[in-house]
Amino acid sequence: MGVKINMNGEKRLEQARERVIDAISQNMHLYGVTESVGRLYGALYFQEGPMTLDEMKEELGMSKTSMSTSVRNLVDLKMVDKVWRKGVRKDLYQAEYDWYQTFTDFFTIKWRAGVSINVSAMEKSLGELRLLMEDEQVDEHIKESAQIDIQKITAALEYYDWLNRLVDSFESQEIFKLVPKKQ
Amino acid sequence: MGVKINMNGEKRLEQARERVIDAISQNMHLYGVTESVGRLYGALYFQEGPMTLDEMKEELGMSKTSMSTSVRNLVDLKMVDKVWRKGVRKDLYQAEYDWYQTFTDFFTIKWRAGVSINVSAMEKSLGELRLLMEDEQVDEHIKESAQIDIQKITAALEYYDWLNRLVDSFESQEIFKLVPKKQ
DNA sequence: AAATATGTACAGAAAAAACTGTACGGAGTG
DNA sequence: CACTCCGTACAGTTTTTTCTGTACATATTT
Repeated sequence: MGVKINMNGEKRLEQARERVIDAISQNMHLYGVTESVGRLYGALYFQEGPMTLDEMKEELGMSKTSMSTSVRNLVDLKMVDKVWRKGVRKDLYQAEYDWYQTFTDFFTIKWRAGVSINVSAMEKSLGELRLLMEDEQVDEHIKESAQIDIQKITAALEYYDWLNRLVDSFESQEIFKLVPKKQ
Repeated sequence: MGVKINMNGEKRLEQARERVIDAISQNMHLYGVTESVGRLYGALYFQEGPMTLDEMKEELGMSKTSMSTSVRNLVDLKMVDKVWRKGVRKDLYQAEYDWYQTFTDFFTIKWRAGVSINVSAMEKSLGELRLLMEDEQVDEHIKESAQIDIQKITAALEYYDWLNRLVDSFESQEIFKLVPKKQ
């Protein structure tokens, strides 16, 4: 019995998909998303039509609990939508196919969160440092350091303002004026 | 003995810094950088002048080995530079203060890496799928699936081309035309 | 050349994160 | 209402990552 020269078409299709799914999940991993979650997104991306938790579990060979938390993760990132089908009782999930949108949502969510954490901390500290500057009991060379810190924080706040405006340009799609979708 | 009403200026300064450092490291954590590495960056950011590994170790209360790997991490991300001072034998490291630049470098590094992983995987799979389409021995309904995959991958490649051009606009500073540094 | 500093590779320990199975609440069905 | 089905909270296990201490290679000083 000779070796089968022409691999079965189904297997070839499967392999081609698998390679891309691996790359996608590796890529998402760079952005702080678990590899499993990335693979799940990949599976949903190539799936024709939405999937149930049980199908995901089957497809990835993982527990249903994991599928539940992973898919919730993806929904939070707006990379996957919960969809509804008449007569289907189970929850159905479908990949978001528009990667421009996905990109925008992903970074909007991440960056806005980051900005908000930092800005509030910095404003609070900035207030304290200004008070310190006005306090006559505080040592002069401490004030010098505080003054330097104030400048650093002020510069950082300017940067965060910029980042916020950058996110705005993503959300408003203005970014596509500068960098259009098709070359 | 009453409670000390006016906290010592040094301590107040320290606290104001600490809060900001925490926020910075939390923020960096969102981008997949360890919290320790984030704190190290924060320490370097507020430090006046560059630091040695031993000073970092002292400041963060961690092992020198950790400082060595963490700071290398930051250097790779171009968030910290190794600097040289006449007469100083130890390696000196200094935070990059320009956050616009830091942002640009960070995402350029990450995104270019991601794009490259994905594009090569997708091109390879695309080639295989096209071969599969031309193969007469392959079942018709497999071909239908392959055709759909080809479309999905093609769309994804277009997106990656866009992402590459977006990174270009960061590197060339053109992004600042659309979203200027100061409002 | 010997002695002293300095940074990092590496292996093992500690900590954190991911994953699973069970249990349970709530929604839908008969 | 009883029964079934579905998704997820939670505790415990497994896996991965981070951190440390020792050992060593390289560079500098004596």
